[in-house]
Amino acid sequence: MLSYTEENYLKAILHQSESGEAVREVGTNELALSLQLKPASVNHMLKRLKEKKLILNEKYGKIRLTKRGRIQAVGVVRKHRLWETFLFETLRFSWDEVHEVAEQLEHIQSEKLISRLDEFLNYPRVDPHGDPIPRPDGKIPKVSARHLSLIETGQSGIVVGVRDTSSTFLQYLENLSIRMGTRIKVLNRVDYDGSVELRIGRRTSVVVSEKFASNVLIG
Amino acid sequence: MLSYTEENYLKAILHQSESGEAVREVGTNELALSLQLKPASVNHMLKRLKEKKLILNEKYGKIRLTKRGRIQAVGVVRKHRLWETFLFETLRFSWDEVHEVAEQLEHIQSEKLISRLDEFLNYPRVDPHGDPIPRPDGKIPKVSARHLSLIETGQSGIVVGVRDTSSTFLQYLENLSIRMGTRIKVLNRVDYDGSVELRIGRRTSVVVSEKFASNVLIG
DNA sequence: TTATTTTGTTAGGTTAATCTAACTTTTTAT
DNA sequence: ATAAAAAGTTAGATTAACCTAACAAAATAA
Ligand SMILES: [Mn+2]
Ligand SMILES: [Mn+2]
Ligand SMILES: [Mn+2]
Ligand SMILES: [Mn+2]
Repeated sequence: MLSYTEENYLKAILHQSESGEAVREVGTNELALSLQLKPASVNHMLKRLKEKKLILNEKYGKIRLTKRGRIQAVGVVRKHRLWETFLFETLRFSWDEVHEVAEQLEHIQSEKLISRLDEFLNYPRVDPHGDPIPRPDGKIPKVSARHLSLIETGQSGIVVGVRDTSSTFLQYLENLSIRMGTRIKVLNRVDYDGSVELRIGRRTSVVVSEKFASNVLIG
Repeated sequence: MLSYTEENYLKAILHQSESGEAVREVGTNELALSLQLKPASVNHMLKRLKEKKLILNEKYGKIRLTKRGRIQAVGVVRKHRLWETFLFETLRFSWDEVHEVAEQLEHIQSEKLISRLDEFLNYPRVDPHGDPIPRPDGKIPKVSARHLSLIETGQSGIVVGVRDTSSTFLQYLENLSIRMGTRIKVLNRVDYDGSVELRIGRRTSVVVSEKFASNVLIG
């Protein structure tokens, strides 16, 4: 059985190595940054994870999850996203509140709890941020979606997710009345810096940065 | 903010000191036994709890919760019992499965989570074992109930709780088809050892020990 | 290709929470 | 009133997870 801490490391490795499209290799410093720890601490833990055959890592080399490690990590992500869905759907938490609590709940150890929760929620495919919820067998459903920053001028679509879960971002969305299912049309794009002008629902237009647009998923 | 471990100690002190009717004082060894730890470990932690003004304890003396300590302990019990109710009512866990998982869930830190859970469950007054769920202000509703072992011969009543939450006990209940709300009539009592003959629901009679009977609450 | 920067490792410490073994104080029984 | 038993304490170790500071290797730039 893995400790709370080990689970957090594995999840961080998974997220770093599978963020974006391709499968990247992860380094000690990078991991330390994402876990808000010092490289020395991470280095120490990596040894333990290697001994437990959860990761592959040669001295001065990059980190990869073993099959076993990936299964564990995906399991934590599954729990995290199911709990987020529960908090959002059942307990009516707002979009930007679910993550912090799910960060704790994801470590509860009970197979039955998770399978019953999944059943209770009616086997959701995505969490409140639009991220896919891994199945019990570890398969992660494909969620087809494009970044808002890549939608052509004049086209529109429905918000199906976000790529940033920080509360500043989510609160900004809230202020703009953008949520899951909101229809957005790209009215215009500024070549200079990639800013885009949007119509949100049927409201008047707003301009947002490319950074912002690249964190909104349209499906 | 208290650690997982500190919360478990406070809860154990609360349970030991307020088990049964009167308010008893608790000792180091007793506490060690109930937490499945060694007295030396408990002794060490008691110092920290005292420093944090959560308990009162003089050298070689007994342990009592301070006001602050009791509030914390009751808070943990509230969370434990709300989660047990959730597992039982919402996720259809069985009577004897809820405790173990609630033991973990009780440590999740989020005021909002608990108040929303309470609301979702429609403000239950008792948990699946018939134990009262403390209110947010720390008040514990009185649940009027008598031990089955004290019911007079010929009388009957409804099961409203249990005093033992071990899984051997709860599984025995399950086997006897005794659950919350079951009607039980005391048909006969053996003077020699306090064993009682019961009719459970409208089924034929069974004989149970006094020990067993003293752990079933009739209201 | 050498110097600089970035990345990763090692050594040595700290804190929380546990343990065993030895000791002291208090309580209970004779 | 003493001896034995029970209850509680202390000392010293261990383990997981973190830290800082110093160092070594690898990657990058001049
Ligand atoms: Mn976490
Ligand atoms: Mn999410
Ligand atoms: Mn617990
Ligand atoms: Mn209970």
